[in-house]
Amino acid sequence: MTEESVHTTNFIRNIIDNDLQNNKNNGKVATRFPPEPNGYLHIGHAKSICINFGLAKEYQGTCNLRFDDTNPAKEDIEYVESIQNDIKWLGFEWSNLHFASDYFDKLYDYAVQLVKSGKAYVDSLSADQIREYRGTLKEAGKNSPDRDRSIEENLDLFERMKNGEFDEGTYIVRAKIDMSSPNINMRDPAIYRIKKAHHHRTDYKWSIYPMYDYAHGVSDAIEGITHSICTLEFEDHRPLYYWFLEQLNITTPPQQIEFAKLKLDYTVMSKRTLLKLVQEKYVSGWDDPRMLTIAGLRRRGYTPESIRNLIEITGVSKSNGVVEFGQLEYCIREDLNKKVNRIMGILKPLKVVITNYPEGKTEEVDIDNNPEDETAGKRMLSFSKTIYIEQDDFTETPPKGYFRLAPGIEVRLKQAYYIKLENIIRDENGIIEELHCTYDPESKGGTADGRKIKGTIQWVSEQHAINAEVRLYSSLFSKSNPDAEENYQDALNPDSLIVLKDCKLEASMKNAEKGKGYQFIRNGYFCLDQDSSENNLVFNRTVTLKDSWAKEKSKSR
RNA sequence: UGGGGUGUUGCCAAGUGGUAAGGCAUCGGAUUCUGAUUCCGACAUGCGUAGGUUCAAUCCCUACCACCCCAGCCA
Repeated sequence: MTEESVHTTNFIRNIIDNDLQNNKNNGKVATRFPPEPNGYLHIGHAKSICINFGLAKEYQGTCNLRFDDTNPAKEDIEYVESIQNDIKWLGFEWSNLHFASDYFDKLYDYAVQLVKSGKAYVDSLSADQIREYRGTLKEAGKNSPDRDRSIEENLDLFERMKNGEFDEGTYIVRAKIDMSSPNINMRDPAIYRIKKAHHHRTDYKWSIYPMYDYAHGVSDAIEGITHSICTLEFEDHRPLYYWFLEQLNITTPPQQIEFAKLKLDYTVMSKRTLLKLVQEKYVSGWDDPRMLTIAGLRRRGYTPESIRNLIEITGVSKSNGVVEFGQLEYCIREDLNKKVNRIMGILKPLKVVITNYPEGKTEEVDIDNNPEDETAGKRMLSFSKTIYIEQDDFTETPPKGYFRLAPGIEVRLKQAYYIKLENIIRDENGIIEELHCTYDPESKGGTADGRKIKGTIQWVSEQHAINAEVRLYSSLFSKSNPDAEENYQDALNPDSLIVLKDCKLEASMKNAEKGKGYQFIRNGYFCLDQDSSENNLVFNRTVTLKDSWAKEKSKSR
């Protein structure tokens, strides 16, 4: 059973199934993903990507990548590159790569056609005046004095706008629809504005640029898109989308379908806020592992599969919901659990000397790379007299139900020996420096007579260990709905990044590979960070393991 | 009565005139050399509210309520 075949249905699939049954569009499905190259893609975009590319794949159709680059003031080549990179990383391929700017000539010709047929006019009202004339949500607008300008004059002015004869803001081309429409989008919306900016693809060729509402539908039609899928806020634009295509005599227009954006609690999704986080240095960049950008998630250690799965299991609908962050964590744990090797890693080391173990002796024990994957094989681990264990795996005062190392509680060192506490060594301030333990030589490999040892803990041999820096992340925000705060800074979690400098890892981790995940046994999933170097290994914690003991403890508190 | 949407369990989400899928979370229990994983079991007499139609309504009708979106020469 493949990942794709276990989905539940949703309203878009129902629409397509129905279209196919009626042989609409000759049984073709053609979608597109239309990002504006003005920022990095985030997990919300991933939903749109999965829907559009996913549907095309499911129905043996096509999905184009089309950059909606109609506003040169905001767009940049850096973003067109990162966007392509992220889509590929997510595991999708576009059928064709397009830019709305490739259609500028056609778009202009179509606009001339609208002017010629009296469906558009050149307005000399200022932006402020246009706003006044537009009316309000409850009151109708009124016609611009220029609404009845002659076609000849409109044509002449439009031409001269194109030729760069006028300053920005002096003229604008508007569709002639209905200033009293209850739908504000139909009150003579702008279709071309003067903008004398450098465009990343057309350079300075144009001094006018089409508006989204006009360019988008026409671009869809040019590409033969059958299902134009967008988010809910464009529902009000749908009549306008069809109006343009109708005026241009496009008889089989794409169908616009709107779905609810992905929202996750404890996060922000708006590009505006993400950009602020970057600019105001609350994060290290667009790819900070705490950012829910695709780049950030990738650096954090999330896999494409886990992100695709999140989108699949949370579904597609028209109701505005908020998905719990735990759902995302479930997806990444589920994926990494079956794919990733287990290694010994100690985050907060506590030195343990095994007093009855021979001085200078080293022996090898074997361990499964991944018990969930029989093909993953085994490897050897070095054991010796002095080891590190996790500080959290020892306590002098064990609470009820505790079965880690403590006075009177014997534990198993995973794959090695049973040990029990003999002595606690402290410094002059009474702080624990190290533990003296004894081991049972009969328990090599982790088994001996019939004794029931409940606790098994990870360890690493002092002389064989390597040092590493580990970055522990938690949610960037401490408020479940940061957008509800007046100021997003008020919702920031001061402990979203904790850096541990003296972590001890098993020796094999000096060969850790970037882009690969590891389970540090009992600690969570980690990956090598790009900041890592040979002399300073740096790991990111992708996600913790589920920890029912921690839950138990917090309950009793 | 400005227009457009949405309301199904803590969260996401199918469903449809015939008596509420699934996933996450949660809670039990089993297995376990990761208090992980895995496995079993529990988890909406109820589908925003109130009426109505019907043998039968979450699904149809009416009214109401709540929430989201829209007044960029942004997308």
